[in-house]
Amino acid sequence: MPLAKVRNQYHHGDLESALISTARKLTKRNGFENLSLRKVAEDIGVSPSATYHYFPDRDSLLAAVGFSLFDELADYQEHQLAKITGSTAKAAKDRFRSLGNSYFEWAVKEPHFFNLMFSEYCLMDADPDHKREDSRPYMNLTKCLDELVSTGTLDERMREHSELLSWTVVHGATSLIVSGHLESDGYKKILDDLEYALGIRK
Amino acid sequence: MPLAKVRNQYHHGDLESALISTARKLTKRNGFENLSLRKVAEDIGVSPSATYHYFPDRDSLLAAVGFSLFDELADYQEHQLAKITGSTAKAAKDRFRSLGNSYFEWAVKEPHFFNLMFSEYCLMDADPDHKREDSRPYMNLTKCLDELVSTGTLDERMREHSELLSWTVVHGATSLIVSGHLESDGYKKILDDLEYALGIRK
DNA sequence: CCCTTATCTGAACAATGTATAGATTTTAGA
DNA sequence: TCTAAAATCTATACATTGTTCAGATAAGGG
Repeated sequence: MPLAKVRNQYHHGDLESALISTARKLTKRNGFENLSLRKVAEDIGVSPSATYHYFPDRDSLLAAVGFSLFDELADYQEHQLAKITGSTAKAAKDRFRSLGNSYFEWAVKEPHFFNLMFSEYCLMDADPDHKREDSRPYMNLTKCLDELVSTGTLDERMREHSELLSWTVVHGATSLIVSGHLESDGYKKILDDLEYALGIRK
Repeated sequence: MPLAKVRNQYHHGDLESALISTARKLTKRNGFENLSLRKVAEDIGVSPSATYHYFPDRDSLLAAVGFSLFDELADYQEHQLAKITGSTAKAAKDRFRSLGNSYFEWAVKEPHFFNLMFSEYCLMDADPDHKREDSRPYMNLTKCLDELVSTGTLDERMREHSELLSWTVVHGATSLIVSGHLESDGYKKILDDLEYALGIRK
């Protein structure tokens, strides 16, 4: 059984994944607003209309690319988190900070990806397979907050208030900075402010 | 002196403001991503190329529309704020809540406007005339926080942490809800969480 | 009244998403 | 293995878009 069929004169062999990976490449470079179906097809060496056998339109190709990016973000976050070991209060605090930082860093590194993920193309409720609470980035947050509580760093009564708050602060600040509506150097202070308000003292 | 010149066969009379208001109308209806220069011109009854005498391209027309919207948002906020009078602690608390609510309500009422305002077309730092700190919505926030402090509702030490925090929470939550990435009924809880974390008790 | 300047039109161009008909290859059944 | 059906891809076409540019039309100043 051939893992990847060879490119024939006529049949590509694995056009669907080629479409996604090429769309990913061009989105990374030029942003999803400027992604051209024809350029994707041309880059692969296939006619424009060939794409319509795998995606009904440009939007659903962008959706396929976008939804796959949540795992890339989570991978980056977990790679950063793994650098901090131990179950002390300090380790839990460091992980919380790392989580907020990695979200921001990844978005700054891949602004076009970040924009696509939170665009109209990647609506969670449109696809029941994707729910925010079940997404790995959000699960990383809840786990991190639980660790803060169990190490006595975060007040138990604050726990229920901290989840959506942290999520919206980190996402809101990141989003504003990536889009150019907030100075980039303000991010550290915002994380400081958040920890201060949550009662996580240094 | 004629306030508004009458439309001639050939010369429109006040094409620049007609362009802005028509672009505003179509953006409100279809979103800025779908704003067509040609449709704007057609709606006014002018040729497509006429627009290029007032705006070098589609982007700068969108920018003109977008920047004007910050005042509309502020107008709405201040209209809501004006309903709450007095300088008691309760009044200050109510105004803070009203400020967060009005931001959200306006965005939900005009999602396409909200998206345009925080798009790449309306970058504050691109135009030195527009700075976030000087924008009326942000000034409403700082004033409101100062009132909370002066009525003893917000701890003085928390004041410096509350500004960017409130801003990013309210904007982040609003942005996520408007774009469909967060359930709409989560907003009230987020404001509750914010007040709790800031130490503003009921 | 003429001539300069501002304003607008008409036609054109390249790029885009997408639909449809038909060509080519693969695959399954006899 | 042969053949018919299904899967896959191409060619062509169409409407729409932003934008450019040469030229037409009107307004205003001397």
